Amino acid sequence: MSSTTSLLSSFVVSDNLIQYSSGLIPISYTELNLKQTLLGGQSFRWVEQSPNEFIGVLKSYIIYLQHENENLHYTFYTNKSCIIDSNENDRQNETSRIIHNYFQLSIKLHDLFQQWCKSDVRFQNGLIPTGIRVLDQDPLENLISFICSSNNNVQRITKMVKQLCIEYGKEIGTINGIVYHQFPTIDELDKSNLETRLRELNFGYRARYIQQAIKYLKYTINDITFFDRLKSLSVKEARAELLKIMGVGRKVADCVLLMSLGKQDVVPVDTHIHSIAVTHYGQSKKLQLNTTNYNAISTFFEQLWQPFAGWAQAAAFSNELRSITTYKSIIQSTSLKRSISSYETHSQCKLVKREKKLLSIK
DNA sequence: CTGGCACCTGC
DNA sequence: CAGGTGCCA
Repeated sequence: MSSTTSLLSSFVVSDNLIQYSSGLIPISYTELNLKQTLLGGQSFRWVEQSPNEFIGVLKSYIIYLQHENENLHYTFYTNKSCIIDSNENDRQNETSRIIHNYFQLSIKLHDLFQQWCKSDVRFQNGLIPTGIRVLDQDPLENLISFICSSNNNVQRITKMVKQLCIEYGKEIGTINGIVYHQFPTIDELDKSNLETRLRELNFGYRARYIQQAIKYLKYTINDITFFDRLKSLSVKEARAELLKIMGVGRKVADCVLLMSLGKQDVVPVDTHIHSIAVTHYGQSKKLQLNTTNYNAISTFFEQLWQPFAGWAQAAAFSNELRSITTYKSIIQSTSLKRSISSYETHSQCKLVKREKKLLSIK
């Protein structure tokens, strides 16, 4: 009936795979922008099939997502061996819950924007709801992925995470000739030659971080409820625990707190947010992003955007990216001009000029 | 507690 | 130089 069904039936699925369940959730494009949310650098496991169509892996499921006519269609596939006897109704409840939790759909972006507008003029004028949401991800996958992220780019991080899954994760099945794997568990990663192998796979110096992190989690922490315990701690306490892990500094710790431990008000400060703070919010320009500087910027944004400051950061971040690259029309829109005039600074004028120059070249 | 530097790769 | 971290003066 729907185009989802016809598209899915054209998928070539391996014998060991079954369509587990599917469903639909009405949601507007301003509440959910799949591309910005899934490919924006939060998760590294989604592939865009075509506009508004994505395939990725969550737990033991390969998931196909399609957002059309303000409906999010989802279809779960899984390996036959993973099936526990459950009726169709249970499956629908389970898969619906997974999607709701992953996208945190009980949180309404619209309401958050209303709140941010009260304290931040940039949201009042320039930053519009773009449907970018903070995902609630698996903590181990999130942690390892962001250990990989240091001094690195999204493309390469994606490649590394993929290699990790292929090398160590359980195979789920094949769709259209592409093999999908689960993200490996701590036990699956606990190999004596992990670092050596990861170096062969060009992980660089992060190979040692990952090996040490896994060893630490398995033998020092030795507690499968570790991440759940962190969720119940305060941000400060949970962060302190994360910082004990090799390869985890303040930035990675904050990413994990925000993206997989439910700390919605944490603002990870990377080089981009740093530059946004300097150009748009008049934060002092120190070249290095040292501890003191990190704290100042993070605290500034957490107070400006609370609660759910982490979500505002994601929105602000995506807006910064597209203002430079894709959405030319935004530059010309009167709303952005107004927002610029309300934050008129010398450095910002230079940025705008640079943007215009870039656009005129294209 | 702070600044400075090496660290792996790849585009 | 890329969405950092560890380590050492």
